[in-house]
Amino acid sequence: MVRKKPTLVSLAEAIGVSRQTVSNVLNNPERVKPATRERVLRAIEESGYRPSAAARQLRTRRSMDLGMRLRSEADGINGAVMDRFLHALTEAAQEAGYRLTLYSAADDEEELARIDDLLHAADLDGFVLTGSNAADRRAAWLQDRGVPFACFGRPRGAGPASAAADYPWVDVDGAAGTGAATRLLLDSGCQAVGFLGWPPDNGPGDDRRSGWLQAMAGLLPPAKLNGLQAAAEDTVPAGAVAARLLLEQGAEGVVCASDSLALGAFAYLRTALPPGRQPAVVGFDDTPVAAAIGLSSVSQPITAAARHIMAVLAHRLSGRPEDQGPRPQLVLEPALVIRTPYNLGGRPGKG
Amino acid sequence: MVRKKPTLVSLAEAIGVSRQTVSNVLNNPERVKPATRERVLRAIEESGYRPSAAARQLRTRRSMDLGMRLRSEADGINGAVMDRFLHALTEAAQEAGYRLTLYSAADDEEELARIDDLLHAADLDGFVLTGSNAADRRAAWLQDRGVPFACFGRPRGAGPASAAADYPWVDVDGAAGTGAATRLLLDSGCQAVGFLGWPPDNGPGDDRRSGWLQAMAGLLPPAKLNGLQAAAEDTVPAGAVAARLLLEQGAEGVVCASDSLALGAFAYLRTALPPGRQPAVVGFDDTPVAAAIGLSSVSQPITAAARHIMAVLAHRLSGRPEDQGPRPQLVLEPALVIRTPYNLGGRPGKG
DNA sequence: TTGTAAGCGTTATCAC
DNA sequence: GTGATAACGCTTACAA
Repeated sequence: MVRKKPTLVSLAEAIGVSRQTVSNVLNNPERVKPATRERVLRAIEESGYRPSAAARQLRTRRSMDLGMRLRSEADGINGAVMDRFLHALTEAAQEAGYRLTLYSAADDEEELARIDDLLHAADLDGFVLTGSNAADRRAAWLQDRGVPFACFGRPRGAGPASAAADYPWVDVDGAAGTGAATRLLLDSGCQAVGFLGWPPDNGPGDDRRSGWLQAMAGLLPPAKLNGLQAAAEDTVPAGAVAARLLLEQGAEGVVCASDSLALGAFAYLRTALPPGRQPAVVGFDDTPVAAAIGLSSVSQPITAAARHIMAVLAHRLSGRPEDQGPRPQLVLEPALVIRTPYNLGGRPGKG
Repeated sequence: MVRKKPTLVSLAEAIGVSRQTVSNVLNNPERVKPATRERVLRAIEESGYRPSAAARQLRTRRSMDLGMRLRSEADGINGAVMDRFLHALTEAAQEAGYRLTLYSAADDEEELARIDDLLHAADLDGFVLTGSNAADRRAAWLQDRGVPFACFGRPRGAGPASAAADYPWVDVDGAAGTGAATRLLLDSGCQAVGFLGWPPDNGPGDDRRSGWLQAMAGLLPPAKLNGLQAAAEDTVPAGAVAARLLLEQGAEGVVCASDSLALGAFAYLRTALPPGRQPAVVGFDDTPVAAAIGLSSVSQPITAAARHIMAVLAHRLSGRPEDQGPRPQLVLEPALVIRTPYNLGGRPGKG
């Protein structure tokens, strides 16, 4: 036998207080006498009363609902990163008492239209932006309208854009990751560590390359170093092709901008190197693939990033002074996950 | 200069009609004179008016919001499937005018608590369930309360459970997929095709195994067939180990229950087979990994599944008679994606 | 066909 | 500290 869904009123008259004594217990507990408060709380507990989000939203114009675009990254293999981010964000939002609404859009322009919709129709309280790029109109659009948001990924790009970019964002220090990866290979005996990255003018890609360059600076003559970097589109076969180039240039190890590239490089080197010599390859993003084949990889602190983004957003939404909350701009350090390649059976004739 | 957010009232008096003429235009267009309707629609367009979801929800007790749990499948490599499902569902929901809210839960029990919350507090209209298993309480719980929902995955398990399972679900015919995969290998010259699957009593796993068994039935003596099946936990190394077993039993090709297993089998066979002979392995789920290494794989029609689930749910929510809508229970056929393994550089000494 | 009135459940403002 | 009154923006009878 299920009782009818209780409301503030029905609950109030059931225990003989007025409606906003109950409301106060929920929203301004200190205004209500402890004894009464206790009684009300017990009644709430027993009745299973839940405040109506709709009514609350109508009154307060806040929905306790956050929005995020689900991008259809065709890449897939690296999509795992956004997948983990979404997970972490869902949990963080839930813990903070917010709901998370998903939307999709073909491009940034369409995303703005969707945001506009959600803002006006559903009173979303804020948004999480991902994958911001140089020519990103979204941040400016949201700032103009005073819509709370936070970005996963620091603002990139040249010129005045970065000056205006004083909005909240969290990013991962890709350079530190590739730097550590490079040192790992150097320490393990490689002299010439190459870098296998993406074509230039890609924010995160350039960032990752720079970490390698910095770690190698001074160890090899610039001319040599130059030959040790290759760029390829983010696929496994392209990674294999580029790895061949690097090998020809004398690379003894390869730091990669992604696990896709690393998988290609790894597979190529495995067959190209003399039997018994394991390829020295490090990937980026620590995707399941890397774990699957036992590939060392730079692991982004995705969960921490999501939590921080949520914290920043929640603080903003709370209306408390900006300078008292969590740092609105934060660069997190990645971790290097070191693995030994699985021996998936060994080569024939090698025991 | 941004005008203040228009409401039904402000809009109505701006064009000199009553509030619910406007309301009628939106909800019962046929009740309003074409000329007036036109005028109202234009005003809506110009003012950028959007009905308030909160007010509407408060009045109608419908939120136009659907819920789905984001599972934290630790597997990762196969998580890509749910990722694609979520994408497709987000888009389908959006097209149908619904929003999609995400939640997370540690287990089914906690999920029910979350659903209860969302139901009472936020008036969610329906839910999409995934990964239903034999001892699934969730469907019964929702049915008891008359909450609309649809399941991705058919009800499994023995006994009366299946009899009561007359709720909407969509599933993919895994057996058809492995059957096709088996025939692919048979056609390509293999005589003894083995199956590398998961431990028994796993719904989808058993389904996939049965497809292979059916395709092989009669081609080999039962005793021999029995040796050609192996079970392993869903990881790459476990797949490699099991593949070795199958090879020893004389398997010339391997159909796998997942791409993780297939990747392991592929990697093992690649080194174990004589140079020049490509491993005959087929995976399942057509994940990015399979595409990455050029592995044939069974592709589930995820997008179609999501669309159908959305259609079923939308129909239910529309209140139209059950028997006029899309089929509430549907098994979709997977497709076999045939690939040739990339030659990632060839073996040394082989040109 | 259009307008009038009531109410959905909550919070804010103000008296008591 | 507590209780009445008035919105918030919309839909749905019902009356004109």
